[in-house]
Amino acid sequence: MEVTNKKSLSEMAYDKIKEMILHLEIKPGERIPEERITEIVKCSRTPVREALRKLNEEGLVVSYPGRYSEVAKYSKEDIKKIGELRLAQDLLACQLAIRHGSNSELSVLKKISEKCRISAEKGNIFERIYYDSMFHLEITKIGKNQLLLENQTKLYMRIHLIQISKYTNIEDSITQISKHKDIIDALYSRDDKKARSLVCHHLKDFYDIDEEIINMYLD
Amino acid sequence: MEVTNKKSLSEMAYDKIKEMILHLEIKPGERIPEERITEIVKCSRTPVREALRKLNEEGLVVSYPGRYSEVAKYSKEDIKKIGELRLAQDLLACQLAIRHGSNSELSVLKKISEKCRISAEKGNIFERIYYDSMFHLEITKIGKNQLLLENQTKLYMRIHLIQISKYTNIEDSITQISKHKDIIDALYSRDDKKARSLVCHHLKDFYDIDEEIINMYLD
DNA sequence: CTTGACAATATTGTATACATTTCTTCTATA
DNA sequence: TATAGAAGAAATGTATACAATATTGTCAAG
Repeated sequence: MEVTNKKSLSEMAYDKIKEMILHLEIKPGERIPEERITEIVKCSRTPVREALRKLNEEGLVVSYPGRYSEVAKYSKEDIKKIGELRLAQDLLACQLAIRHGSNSELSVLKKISEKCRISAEKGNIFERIYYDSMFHLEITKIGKNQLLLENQTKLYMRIHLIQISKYTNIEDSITQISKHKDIIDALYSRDDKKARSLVCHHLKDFYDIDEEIINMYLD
Repeated sequence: MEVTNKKSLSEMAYDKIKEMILHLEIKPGERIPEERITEIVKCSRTPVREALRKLNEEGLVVSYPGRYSEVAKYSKEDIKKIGELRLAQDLLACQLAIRHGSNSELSVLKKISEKCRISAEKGNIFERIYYDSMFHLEITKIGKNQLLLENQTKLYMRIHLIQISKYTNIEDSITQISKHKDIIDALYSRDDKKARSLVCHHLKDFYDIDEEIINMYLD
């Protein structure tokens, strides 16, 4: 089977808007008139509309039908709820990776984690967030549940937006990333309880997840 | 704030296609040419395309860009993976409902469960599946995590399609539904371990979920 | 200074036309 | 009979026009 590289204008518009949002070139709360994108991508409104609808489904854009679309802006409450979902999905991903992942598949995680660390040290915040998402999504990929991967991909788009909107200093970044290594070790040794515990504590504080929710996965 | 009832043609096309799929008027694997829907909804292709893209995002339709769209058709493997995700999300939903739901909110579950039972006894399979989804989605609603509710709503669209595609006899239906009552009791008594155990066993067989995944939530 | 009404402007929703690509059918050839 | 290829039909991707709706700006009245 051949894979065609040719992208439709819809896809190009989608990629461009997504990139602009994730690089804060359009800020949360800012409106996105269709016309504005047609000027950038140099296409008509039809593909732009399609792209905006997709980004709306994925949660990066909020559309008010017949009125306007704007970049999503998450409240503290929203972030907590995203965290609850992320925790549930990340834990399932770990369990599946332990069950279905070979050591050679797991070894990819080391490389991604290393890239993440280097980006953090360089102070490149966008790159660091990008590789951090990639790290977690790779775990999901190894678990081989395509639907979970799709959900995680969408969820991590929101997480990306949250992370670039929050100020994070380099020390915190590096502390966080150092935990990646522990997770990798737990996966290699197929220690699911350890992996779960690590993931729970990795997320608990950032998302302010309730103790009771955490306990649900640890008892 | 006023709520406008006026639906756009896109929404009407979306509703119609969704209804047709969930009532097996278009069968899994069957192609959906845009033209066909324009004749039914009596609108141009523009709103129909929008509706199809949305259904594609939600998993009821599979689109091959530049080629065609068809009704999704799930393999045994797909169903297992849907089950894994459903379990994770249903369990989170229960935990949140226990934590954030009042008794009066929980009482709604009884009414829905009763409607579900009546539909099953009448032998109305579409109605039974509809109320069964509604029952589980109501638990999520009570948990008050809007993002989880959106994800669950989409997931239950797939589940609806799976359930109507599988033959289910009335006895099995009624046995399944009788378990709703136990779940309601566990939620009322705020017994999260009990609720989790019930949900796990409610889903395990239907989706053929691995023992290890189940144990992850029960230990 | 604030408020409300109205005009002007901007933006979205939808229909339609057409180019491009894919799918189907039919025929010529081996 | 099987197969490759071409012609025709069908379906999608995109641009554009216009109607309907929402937003913004202006100005007079309180």
